[in-house]
Amino acid sequence: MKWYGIELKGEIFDTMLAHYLIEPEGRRNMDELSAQYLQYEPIHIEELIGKKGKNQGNMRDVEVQKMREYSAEDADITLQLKHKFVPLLKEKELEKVFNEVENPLVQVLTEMEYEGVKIDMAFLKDYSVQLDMEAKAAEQRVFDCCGIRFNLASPKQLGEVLFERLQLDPKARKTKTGQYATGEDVLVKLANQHEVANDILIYRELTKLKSTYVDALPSMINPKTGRVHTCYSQAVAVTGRLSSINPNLQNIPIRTEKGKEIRKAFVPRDTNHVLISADYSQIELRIVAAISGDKNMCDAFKQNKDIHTATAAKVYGVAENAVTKEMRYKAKSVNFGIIYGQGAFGLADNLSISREEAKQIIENYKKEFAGITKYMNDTKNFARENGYVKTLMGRKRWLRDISSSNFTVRSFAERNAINSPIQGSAADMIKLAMIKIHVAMQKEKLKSRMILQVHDELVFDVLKDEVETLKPLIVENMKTALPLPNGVPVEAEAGVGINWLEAH
DNA sequence: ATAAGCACGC
DNA sequence: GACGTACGTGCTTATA
Repeated sequence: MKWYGIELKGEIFDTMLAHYLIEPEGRRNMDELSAQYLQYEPIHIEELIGKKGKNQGNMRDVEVQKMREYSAEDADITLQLKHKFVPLLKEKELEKVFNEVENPLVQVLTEMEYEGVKIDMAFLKDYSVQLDMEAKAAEQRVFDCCGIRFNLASPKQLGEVLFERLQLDPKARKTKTGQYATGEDVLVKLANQHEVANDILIYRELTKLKSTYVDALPSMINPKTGRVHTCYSQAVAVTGRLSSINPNLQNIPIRTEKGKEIRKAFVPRDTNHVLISADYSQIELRIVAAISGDKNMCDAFKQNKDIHTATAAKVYGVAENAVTKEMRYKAKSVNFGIIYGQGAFGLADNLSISREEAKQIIENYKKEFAGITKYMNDTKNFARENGYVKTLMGRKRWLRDISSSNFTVRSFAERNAINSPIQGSAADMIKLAMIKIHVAMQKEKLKSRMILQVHDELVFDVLKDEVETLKPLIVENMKTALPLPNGVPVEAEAGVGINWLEAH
């Protein structure tokens, strides 16, 4: 666990983590941290170990080992920092989340990173060739259409071709730097009018897949283990989620057909193993229901209803069997917007409906789900009075802008106030589940391993003989890791397959 | 090196 | 009346 995660008296006390919980908006590196709390001269350990430049491999045990070479002095600093942080964690009421969630999770993550995941390199190499051909074809069609060759990967050049040479939109939107905007939303609108936009979108999708995933992943395979070893950060995302880098395995494509192919390259270690993927169902909305206590939403979950259909029925005032696809789709978007604190304008834009219709939908929603509105107001008031909001496990997010006189700045803080307890409590829950599952797997002496976490999903590399034991163990622990208030049930499902796509 | 624009996930 | 959906990582281009 990085260099500062040195074992002390049989436990791991991560000083960075402790500091992060205390001041999540004041992230620092260890040099500054020790200097600040201990009034030491910063020791610039990263230069000492030559961590500048590419950080290949990324296995915590390798890092820890490198660190141990310098550990006499460092351990002393870490121990002193521990003495500084223990009373601070108590004073700020963060002992629970630190002792029950973050600290025990360190070991789980260390083993997941060490374990890594097997990648089917041959599959990706073949796929790379295919994507390259298709991308080149799309690129050629764009050039033919525009009557000029240019660098299609350059948004600047593309904007000039589309809006100056071809004059596709006289009132084309510009970015804050004065370039023409050529993002997906712009191109989709343009696609009705000119087929070139479609080919650009195809080109963008294919080159994204190729450069970020299909070509990158094989190059990240550790030569010693033959697997990729991501690095999870516990002290980066302000809400308490994990983040993943080198490679980021939390943003592997799934939405499009060509994208989800990439998941076929994530495979078990050998033919005696399979992958199990287990994920929470609608976890963030369940948490909204539970912490707001809204009667209608809690009831919908208790009765195991499809939440978007139930929402649509309430908002449109019809029976659930009279809910159309259109109505469900709009209700789904409203639910999504609730989680992020979206207003009527955003909803209208998102659904391409009139602001009048959006306003009506939101009014109905507020009436039918009065508890949600109350939660939002209560949360904003709590944040204004206390300067922070907190999750079910007591994780805090400080919101220094919550009383800003600047509308934009304050609104942003208010959306954070609403969203953070939801996203953060979901993070608490899956982290607790990971710890419980890890402990149970150790106790049963299972040979299978937890290998990935993607916010509401866990992936395991599983010995075939252990599938029947492990599957219920995973699901049961996920469901019970953090019981929700107001009797809102938690649901989790698991799938088995010979690759990640099949298991999911 | 760093910023901008874009696109992938939940 | 403003603003205009939360949290991340990483690619390529363009500029310094």
